[in-house]
Amino acid sequence: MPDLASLPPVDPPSLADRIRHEMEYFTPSEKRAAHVLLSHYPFAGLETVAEFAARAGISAPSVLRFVTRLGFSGFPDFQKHLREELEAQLLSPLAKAGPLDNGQAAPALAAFAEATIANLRATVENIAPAEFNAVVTLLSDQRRTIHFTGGRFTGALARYAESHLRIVRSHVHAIDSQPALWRDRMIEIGRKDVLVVFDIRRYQDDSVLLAETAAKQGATVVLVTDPWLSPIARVARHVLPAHVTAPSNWDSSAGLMLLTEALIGAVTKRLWETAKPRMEAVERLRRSE
Amino acid sequence: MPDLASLPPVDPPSLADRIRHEMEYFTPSEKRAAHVLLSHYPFAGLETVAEFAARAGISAPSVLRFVTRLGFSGFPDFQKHLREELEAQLLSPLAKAGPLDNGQAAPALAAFAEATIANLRATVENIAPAEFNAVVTLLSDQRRTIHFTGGRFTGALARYAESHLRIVRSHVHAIDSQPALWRDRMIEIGRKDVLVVFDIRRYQDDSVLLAETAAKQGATVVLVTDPWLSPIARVARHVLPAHVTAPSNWDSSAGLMLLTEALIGAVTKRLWETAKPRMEAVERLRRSE
DNA sequence: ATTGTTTTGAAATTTTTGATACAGCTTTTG
DNA sequence: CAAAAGCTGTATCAAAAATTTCAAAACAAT
Repeated sequence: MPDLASLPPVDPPSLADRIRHEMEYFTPSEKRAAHVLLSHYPFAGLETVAEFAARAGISAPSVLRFVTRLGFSGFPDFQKHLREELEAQLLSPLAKAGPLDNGQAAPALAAFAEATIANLRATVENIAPAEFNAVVTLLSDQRRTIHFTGGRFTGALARYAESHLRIVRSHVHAIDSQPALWRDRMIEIGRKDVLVVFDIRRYQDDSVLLAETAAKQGATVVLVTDPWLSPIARVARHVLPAHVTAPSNWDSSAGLMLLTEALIGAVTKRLWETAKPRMEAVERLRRSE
Repeated sequence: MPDLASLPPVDPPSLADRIRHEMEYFTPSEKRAAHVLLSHYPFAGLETVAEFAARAGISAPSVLRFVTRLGFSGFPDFQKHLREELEAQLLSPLAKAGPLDNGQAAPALAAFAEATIANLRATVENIAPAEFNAVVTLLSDQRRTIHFTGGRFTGALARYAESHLRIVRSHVHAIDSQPALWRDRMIEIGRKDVLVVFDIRRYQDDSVLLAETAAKQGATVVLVTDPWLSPIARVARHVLPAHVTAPSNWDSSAGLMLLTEALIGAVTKRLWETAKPRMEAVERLRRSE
């Protein structure tokens, strides 16, 4: 298997290129279709057959023959290709935005960083401000008890969040997602509790069960997940999706980390009056150990 | 009155913006639809109702109710709007690749993201490629035993690294940095072992002691730290510094996360021959649970 | 001109798609 | 705790879309 990252960065020939090259072999009707498509590429092709035909001044069957001749099995197939091509084209400029490197950095690391940065941008742009703020408010409510949990991989993020927030305020816990370990804890979770779950694809049954149970008992569930949304979204009051695709066999959690840190930072700021003495006390304890 | 044409080229608020702002008023199902649409904007909306519904994990009628609520007369009307918006955006002088979309995102989150991205760039540029590659090689050596550890906050990163690498290869462990818990472990650590320590400022005495002890016994120490370098650097064979400053009362670990994920990704690629069957086995176990 | 070939569109057909009614369930409210 | 309001999915239906059929028109070659 060739290393994807090492392939030359050549854009695949778009359908438009092919059409231009084959133009000479088209029948007159097909040429009209081709010209209309190329002049509004690719949007003319995203309408219905009838609209496309009308725009080109030809009949629907001629349009169908045109796309068939291009090698598609039917009009929907043709449209699917256009959508995918458009999506790829629209996303790639982002990745190319600012080539990091000057040849210095390790290529694997540079590529990873580029992808991660693109993820962070996409993540920020897809978060609803109200949603983010609502979660900050929730986590800043000192009357509530906060629980963090995650799956096999994301459990580390839960722990990361907990290790910070527990210093800012009290009533903060991390829950291991193994059922055996949370079954007994569960009885005390109720209406005043907030459960923050980290769950990305290969959504973990344990986490889903945990969240569902908590929700059933009246807890407010906050979900931090990927754009495909963990099934927990069903019971979650608030959902914060982060992009996770990376040039690796693993998903990247950097976006989740960003959200976590931004949340913690915002809560710390909001609770600063009470957080400051707490943080100082912790510091004092550390030194006198 | 100013000439309309001379007004600043402000993009009309896209549908995506509106959705982000109205998110809080949506029903749970509508939120799922909204999140899926935003995370693949606008392509998720260009498919059929059924496909969109399946992608969002809701029913077709819920999708219809969603678009109706957005003010469209029906699904085709909605799609038409998406196409037109897309076309306008694509034709306009290439849209914003620059600073993150300000007005939309939660300001705290956007600021945090900007700082994090700057950190990642700075981190990548300050890593010596040879150093990075050497660590990859080290972690890919199946004859060695790998231990991950970290402090109060960075311990989560150690656990994150371990949870991935343990699937790729064997002889991978996480060590809690509390001395009581590693004292006994320490006796088995020797020349063939690799200790990867995460340690950023307020460098933790426990971690320093652990690293020094391991080094004294002949282990190879890899340090992932901040630019001010933990004292562990003196005993470390390899040092990977990451930038950590953020608009928060806390340091950001996103750079450490980037390095961790890049390392794991590179090791996974290098050991792919043996990692693949292991990962498949884990997958199979998960399913049959 | 006449025949054979290719191209084309009107109409019929089939498939897909969007829309609706309704009933079960959850959450909220009094 | 019961009633009301709201939300969501199943089943169904109507509309629209894509596709096929087929005969007429255009064209080319003799």
